[in-house]
Amino acid sequence: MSDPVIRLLLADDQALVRGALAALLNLERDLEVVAEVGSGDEVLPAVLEHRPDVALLDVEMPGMDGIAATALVRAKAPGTRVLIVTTFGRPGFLRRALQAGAHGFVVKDTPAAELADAVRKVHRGLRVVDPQLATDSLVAGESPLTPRETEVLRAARDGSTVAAISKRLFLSEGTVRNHLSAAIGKTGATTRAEAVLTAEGNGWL
Amino acid sequence: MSDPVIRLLLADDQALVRGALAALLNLERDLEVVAEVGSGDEVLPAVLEHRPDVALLDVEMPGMDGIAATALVRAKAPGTRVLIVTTFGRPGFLRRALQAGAHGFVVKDTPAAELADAVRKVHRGLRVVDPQLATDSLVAGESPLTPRETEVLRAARDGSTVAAISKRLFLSEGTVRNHLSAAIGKTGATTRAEAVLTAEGNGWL
DNA sequence: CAGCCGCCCTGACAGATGTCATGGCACCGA
DNA sequence: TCGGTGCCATGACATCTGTCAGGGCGGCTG
Repeated sequence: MSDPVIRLLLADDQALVRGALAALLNLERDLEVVAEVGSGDEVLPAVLEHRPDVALLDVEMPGMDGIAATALVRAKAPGTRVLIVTTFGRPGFLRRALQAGAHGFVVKDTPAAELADAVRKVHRGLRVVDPQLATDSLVAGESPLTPRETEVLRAARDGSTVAAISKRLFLSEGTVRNHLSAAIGKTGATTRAEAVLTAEGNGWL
Repeated sequence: MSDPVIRLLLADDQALVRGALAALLNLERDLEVVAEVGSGDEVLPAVLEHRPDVALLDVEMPGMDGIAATALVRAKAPGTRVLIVTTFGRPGFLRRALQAGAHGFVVKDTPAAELADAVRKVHRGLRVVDPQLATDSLVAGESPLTPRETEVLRAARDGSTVAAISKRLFLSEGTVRNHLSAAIGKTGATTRAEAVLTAEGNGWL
């Protein structure tokens, strides 16, 4: 054993939740929160400065999201392991997080008592993944949408019209409609709005 | 002073957040979490059993939402004060929470250190309201949508077609279209989907 | 009570949306 | 090299959507 205390970094945009998690984890003898940040962009600088053993990252954050931050941490600070702690158990998030090099993935529905254990396991080099979510991820699979389709569907999220989307992406209206139609078909939806919802639910956007 | 210790109930659907908040609040000498629940429906029974001084309720919960739970607690257990602790600073939420009899309203962006103070203030009978949110609430104002319009717009949230909505609500398609059109106009939107987004953002649904 | 106002309901019509058939282009294996 | 495959792009056409004008009903006020 190198150091008896596991040093942690916490990243979550909600200050209250962040502070509460810090309080929870600091209760444990062998855990110590050494840094807290509120946006994805601050993660890497803080990691480089404090060199924590484990970084707990939320996925939804202002600036860079937790997945991108994970990849960056893995590349620039390989000594720090990453545990994703997120609100939404979107299947796609899990897959992308693992691909980005995350060591663990925990949703905020899990009992508070298990978090410390998850941290310890990740620190020991084990993978921690919510089992329910793992099966969902297999079921949902990778995104069936092509790059263009995702782009167009993402542009349709705010309820824009075809005309607006086509201008924003420099495409013909017919093309936009076609991509949307394809996305609707692949998501098993009937409407653009429905397609957006299921795609978001699967973490495909 | 009656009792030196303020007894608390925590209601939040995310177990991890709930447990973390409990840890945070239990650090304070004069605060004690005596009950935790994970859904709106469990709030009233737990309040009646434990008779906490202050109940901290989330708005987004399975079953009954935090606003409805607030009204119920105020009616059936007037000795318990209610502090809403929520993720989303939707202007409409604040207004509705206060109308339901909540004593305080805190968003999860606020620093963790302030939560304990908010609890103490609420316990002393003071109102605690996020100032930023209060002004937003005044700007956004009450929902301009009529009951029928809200109902139809709510039914359109999942991306249903007019035909589906009309069947679900036993209305003519023309009527549904008309209500949607009115909602679109009142929200300043151009599309049904856009109207849904802004209405949700203001807490009108 | 008459008039007015707001809400609800409905059908008709122009414009936006989703589907389909078609073609160009790059990449890959035979 | 050539056929096959997948992605992107586009226009035409049927369908759906949003707007508008209109009528019925209940409550409020002068």
